Amino acid sequence: MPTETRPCRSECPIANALDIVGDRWTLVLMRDLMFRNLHEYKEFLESPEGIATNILSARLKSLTEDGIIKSIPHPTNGTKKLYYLTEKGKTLMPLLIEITLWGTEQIPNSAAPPEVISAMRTNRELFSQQMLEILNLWEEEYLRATL
Amino acid sequence: MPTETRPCRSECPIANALDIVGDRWTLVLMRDLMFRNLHEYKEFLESPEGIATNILSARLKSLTEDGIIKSIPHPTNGTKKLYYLTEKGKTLMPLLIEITLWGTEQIPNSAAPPEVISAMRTNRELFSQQMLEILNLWEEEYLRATL
DNA sequence: TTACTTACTTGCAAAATGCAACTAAATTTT
DNA sequence: AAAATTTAGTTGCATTTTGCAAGTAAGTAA
Repeated sequence: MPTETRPCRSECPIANALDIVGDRWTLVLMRDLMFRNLHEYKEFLESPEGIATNILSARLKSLTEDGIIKSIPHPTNGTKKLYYLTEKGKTLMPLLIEITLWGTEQIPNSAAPPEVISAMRTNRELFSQQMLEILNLWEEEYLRATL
Repeated sequence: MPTETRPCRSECPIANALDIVGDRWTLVLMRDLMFRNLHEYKEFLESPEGIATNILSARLKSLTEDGIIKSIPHPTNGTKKLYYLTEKGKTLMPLLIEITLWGTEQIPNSAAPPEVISAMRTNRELFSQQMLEILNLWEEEYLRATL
């Protein structure tokens, strides 16, 4: 997982990608940001997987350093921060879709909204575009609601 | 990553998938099996990322337990084993394609054969099908060559 | 002013990783 | 047939990462 200075294991795009997202928690956070409209530290903590506070803190930090997410101060509550995907972070959408489909199809106890899975499977590219549009709407709504 | 008894963090397909492939090494091994036609312990060791022997051994074991790969005795050399993807393992192809494209597009020093990347990007589904066919040819060739 | 919430950090035990050395079985060389 | 080599691991050990509980500092609410 993400360390201070990344040694660069090879020029392989897969190995390089895994140095950013290759651990058990990073893509779970991406899921919360992409599909669950979560933006606050506490919300991530409350996700069913139960990430520990130190791991969450470390991941938010390294993902910020890698340009995948960014944080802004909460507009009305100075104790809070709001975390958002950057444009670079949003480019992970197709990867999240693939891993969701793989988990759903290959791991027995996996459960996800059938209509979402169905839409993903029918047309990944279309689903990705639509989800990114929804993401933009969510961002505006969330900020408006929190003002 | 893969532990003896997996506690099941949630029903989320993403979290479940990450309990199998969510570490820095598993998908590097998948790359060697899917795109580089490697089948032997020693060949994996020689990949440029430099996996340690104990990690390789542990991953081969847990991937076998998870039904992603299988091993057969080498047909002419009793000291060797040959590792192959199972049908379940081959279903990871679309995920490998996505992560390859993401790494190539988003991580500066990543390098991969441009014609491969181009073919992937043009039509992921077609590339996947063709790659799986090549995989079948490779399997036959490899076995024939080693006899 | 006191209590509470939020976003962390710290301490510590357990697990995973990385490296080097070792081993057991099969194969090749002499 | 004995010795050396190759292969696929295992073991030991230091370092790093994870996971849990507790603590903290700043801002907010009562």
